[in-house]
Amino acid sequence: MANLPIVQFEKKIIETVEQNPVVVIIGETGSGKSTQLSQMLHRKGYTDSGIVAVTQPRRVAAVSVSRRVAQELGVRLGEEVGYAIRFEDRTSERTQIKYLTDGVLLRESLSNPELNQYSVIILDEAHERSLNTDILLGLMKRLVGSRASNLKVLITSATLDGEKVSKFFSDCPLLTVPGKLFPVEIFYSKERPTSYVESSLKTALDIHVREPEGDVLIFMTGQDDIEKLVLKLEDKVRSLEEGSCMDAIILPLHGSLPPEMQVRVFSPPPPNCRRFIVATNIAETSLTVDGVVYVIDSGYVKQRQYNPATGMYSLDVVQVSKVQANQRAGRAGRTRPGKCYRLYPSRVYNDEFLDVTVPEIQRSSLAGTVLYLKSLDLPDIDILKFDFLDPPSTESLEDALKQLYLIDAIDENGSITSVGRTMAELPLEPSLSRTLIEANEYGCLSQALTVAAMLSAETNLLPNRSKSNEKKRKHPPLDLPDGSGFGDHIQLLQIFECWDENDYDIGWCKYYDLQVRGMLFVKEVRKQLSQIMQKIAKGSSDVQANQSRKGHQNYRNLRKALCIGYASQLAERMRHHNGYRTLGFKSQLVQVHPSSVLQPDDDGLYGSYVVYHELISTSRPYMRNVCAVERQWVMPILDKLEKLNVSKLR
DNA sequence: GTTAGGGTT
Repeated sequence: MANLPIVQFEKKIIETVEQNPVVVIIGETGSGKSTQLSQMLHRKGYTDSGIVAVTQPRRVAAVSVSRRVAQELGVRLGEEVGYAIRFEDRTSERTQIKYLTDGVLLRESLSNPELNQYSVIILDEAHERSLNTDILLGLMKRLVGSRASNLKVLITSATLDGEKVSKFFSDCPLLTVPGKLFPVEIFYSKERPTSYVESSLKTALDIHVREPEGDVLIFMTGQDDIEKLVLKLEDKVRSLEEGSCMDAIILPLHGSLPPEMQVRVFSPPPPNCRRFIVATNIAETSLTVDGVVYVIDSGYVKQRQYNPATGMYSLDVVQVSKVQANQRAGRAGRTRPGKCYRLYPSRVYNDEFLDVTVPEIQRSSLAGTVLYLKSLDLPDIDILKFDFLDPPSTESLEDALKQLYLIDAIDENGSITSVGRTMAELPLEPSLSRTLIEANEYGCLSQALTVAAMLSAETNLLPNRSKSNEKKRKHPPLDLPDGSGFGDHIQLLQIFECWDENDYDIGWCKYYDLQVRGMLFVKEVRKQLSQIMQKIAKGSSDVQANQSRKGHQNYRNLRKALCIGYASQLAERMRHHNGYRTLGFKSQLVQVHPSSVLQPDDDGLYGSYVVYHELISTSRPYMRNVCAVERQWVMPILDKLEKLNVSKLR
């Protein structure tokens, strides 16, 4: 701890904090900011009048950093030093330093807008610009001016955007703390390669043959490319190995890899052996691999974007930002001087790369965010003028307002309704929280809880359909429930009910190729949602997962509740074919996703109306996760849509 | 007739 660079700056940092309500700290990698800032403030006595909070964008970081600080202070985790993440609060009356995810802090500010228990709030890793951090930045700006008791705010960021954050907080002071990285030599390509898989392959082999020992970390965009490159590398390395150079181990690393495969990168290689780790941006911030000396950066990353004009998401391969490229390069300098090979010219880095990653708030649907802000009841708030560091477009905010209006969360004047207030208490997308409230009225809350929980984990449930996995299957695809023809929401419900019938057996999940991690997560979400709904519905007891199964049923009430909740995600079938058009504000032609279990009728046609969970544009525009609904439920929504006047919703 | 970057309440 004593040799962390930040320790020398303690006096300066404390002085600056004493004299200013907000301070921006540029803390480079390895500066020790995450563990030391809170302790400095504690030493100065800031924990006498309240708690020092440190937010993190990720759960694992909140846990691991707090553990470290507890250790350094020689206290038991959960007492003077603790953490709070979803499903787990390890703090006590005695807690003085609290690490928490930014999402948890947002939840807390819902019930206590002044956050009075905190004397200091440190927003760590603000340069990552997560949706939640961006909301917090806006809230902090209001709070430092308005809170009765004294509040200090510290924001840690990266070199390239520190100025901007400082400017946002009325030109507050900006301190730079050096990191503890070894120098990393950067090599640029002469031009962009036609294939970055091939180019990575060539660069990796060059390193293997010419450079001294040290692991190689290669940044690719996704699972597909990773698997391709791993195969090619294995092939080439095998043909090299006839004594000419050291051994090699090649490891893929991405988010959909089972945890036991992910942790393989943490075990050190045998002697005289080089590891090649072929990774997504998971290795940029979430996982740190020791022993890396060489980095190969493709310069690309996959990013999910939302288009408010169409309501459609797409997953695009885009160029990384300068901050990301530097973060990637820095991964080579953790243990000794390293080298970074950028598969693009310096001109591209300088002229084409953005300084900072486009913040998530400008790439997401904002219905949840806007509902959250409305529910805070901030005085004289105009959502369209909320002071964001990087404001989302008016179009995106209006899209959110329209969605909220259609599901009764705000009235025609844009004021939050009592339904909207209840919705904001649920940790769900607005469409699903609206569904729960309606389901409670119709006596099918238990089913809706399951559907909402399943959809909260959806991408982590079903197995990965990559080609290599296809071959690994021990048995042919098994018969999971089929949604009784009504579609994917009903299927998700039925799957969970089966699991419940099998006493939540892990073996059952494995047998059906369902991701165990995902299913356990669903169970926890469902429990949390049940508790909140029981509080809201004052003793409603219809929350048992096994309550509803009574032979054949048509799930009518549940589908009706879904129709109300997804009022802004409705589609009508075209008269003569099986395509649909969305009934939102701008009509889109879309198809039911081929993976859907929705079944056509005897004439081979789908039902006239469906609601969908999301629109995703891949090879074509698709509706993912659809549920058949009835015309008579749709009509009132269409009436409401006609009366809609966006300009009044502001 | 098909998608999977990373997070979070």
